[in-house]
Amino acid sequence: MTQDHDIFADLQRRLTTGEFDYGAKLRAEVLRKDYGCAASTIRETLLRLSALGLVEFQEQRGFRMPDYSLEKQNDITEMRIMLESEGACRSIKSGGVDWEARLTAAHHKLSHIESRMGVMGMVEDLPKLWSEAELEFHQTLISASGSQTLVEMHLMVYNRYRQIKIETDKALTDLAANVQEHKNILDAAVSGDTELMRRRIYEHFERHLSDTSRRPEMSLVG
Amino acid sequence: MTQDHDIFADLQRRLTTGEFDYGAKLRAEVLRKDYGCAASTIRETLLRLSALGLVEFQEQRGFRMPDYSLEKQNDITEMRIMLESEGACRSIKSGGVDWEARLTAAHHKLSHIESRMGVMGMVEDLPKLWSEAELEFHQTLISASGSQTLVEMHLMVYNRYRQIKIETDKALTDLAANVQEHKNILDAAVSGDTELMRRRIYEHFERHLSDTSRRPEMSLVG
DNA sequence: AATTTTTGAAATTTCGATATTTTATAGGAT
DNA sequence: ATCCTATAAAATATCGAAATTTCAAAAATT
Repeated sequence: MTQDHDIFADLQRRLTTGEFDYGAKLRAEVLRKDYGCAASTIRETLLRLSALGLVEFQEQRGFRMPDYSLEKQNDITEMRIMLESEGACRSIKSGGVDWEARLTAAHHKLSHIESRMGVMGMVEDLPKLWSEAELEFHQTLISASGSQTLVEMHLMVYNRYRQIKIETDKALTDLAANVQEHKNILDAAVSGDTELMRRRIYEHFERHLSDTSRRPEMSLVG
Repeated sequence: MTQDHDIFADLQRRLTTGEFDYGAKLRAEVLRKDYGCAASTIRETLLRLSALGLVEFQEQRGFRMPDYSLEKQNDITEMRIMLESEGACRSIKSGGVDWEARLTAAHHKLSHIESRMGVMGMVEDLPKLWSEAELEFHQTLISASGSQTLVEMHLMVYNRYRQIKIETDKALTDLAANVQEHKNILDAAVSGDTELMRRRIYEHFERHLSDTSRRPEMSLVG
């Protein structure tokens, strides 16, 4: 495994767990000390992370952690609603039993971790496990959409969402609601009702939208 | 201006004008000779282009021009329809006269170039001018959507669309239809009718979808 | 004959140093 | 005092070479 691979993974984690302040400069010369490598190796990693939107790159003025704003949070949340609704509805239409089975499995894993979190809190490597399982659930949701591009765009938006919702995620508020919402989404998938699915996805994100934000009402795939 | 900046722009052009075969390997060591720079400078540029999806990067196995497939073309086209419809409808809702004016201006430029193309063919720097004007028109269309993320995603998809539709674009077939479609989109914008806008955008792309492809029917913003 | 292992060339990644550009500060002019 | 200019320090971009990994062809094994 390449050095860059590990650094990439670790920096991605740090960028989505609040280790850097919003807007903070990310200097290759500084970060290299954390990994014992050359500054140009870090530079390359940062360039790759900026492809995901986790790092902002500007010519001749280096790299930064993106800054936070409420508008941005709304924007990213709306985009997630749009992409996941679209992807989930397409999946319902063409996914079949295989997709339902995979989604059920992903939900089972996630659900198991979420209930342990309820009991034990954010101890050990639960945050990491939860993080992986939550991503997998949402990715599985749209995985039968038949659109590679949609899946890619979703991953980018998902990462940005994680990055901008760091604070709220750390607090364990809404855990119970969250668990129920994931269950509701799974149920909608099994029911095959696309309109229900859209509602359930909207409800999952609703509380992260401020009220100036628009609500997506209709579907793209009928 | 940095060296990388120019190389970036030039390689972007080459990647969207058919200079490389689909799936062709892009070797830094080879490309560096075209620009008289070090291989690592090219590497950096390719990394940045892969952020746009114009280059595929795989760890330890370098860079490639993406391959072509009909499914991919459909996928990318559908995604453009989705993002542009959504963006244009949001723009209608919150753009106002200012947006309409900017769109009219962008259309005027594009229209002027398109009619010159009809007369003179793809001579001089007409392809470059058309390319710029067409992008600007479509970007203006969604520019009042209020969503930075949507605009960014759209740019990525737009670039990929250009890359995968190289052949058809070179041929000047459908020029007349294209001109009319842009006009129709402008009219829909001015009319303020979001459903009309969706239809017009769909019609603009319809002929680039094979019939296995799904048609987006409903709107996300009411 | 088919499969696995070795091996060397080619390609990719990493490095540390140098060149260029930006940013901050101080000095000088209006 | 405000604005412009020069200069030094810091940060970024570029380089070419060295280290590592992949790829494919030849050799060895089953």
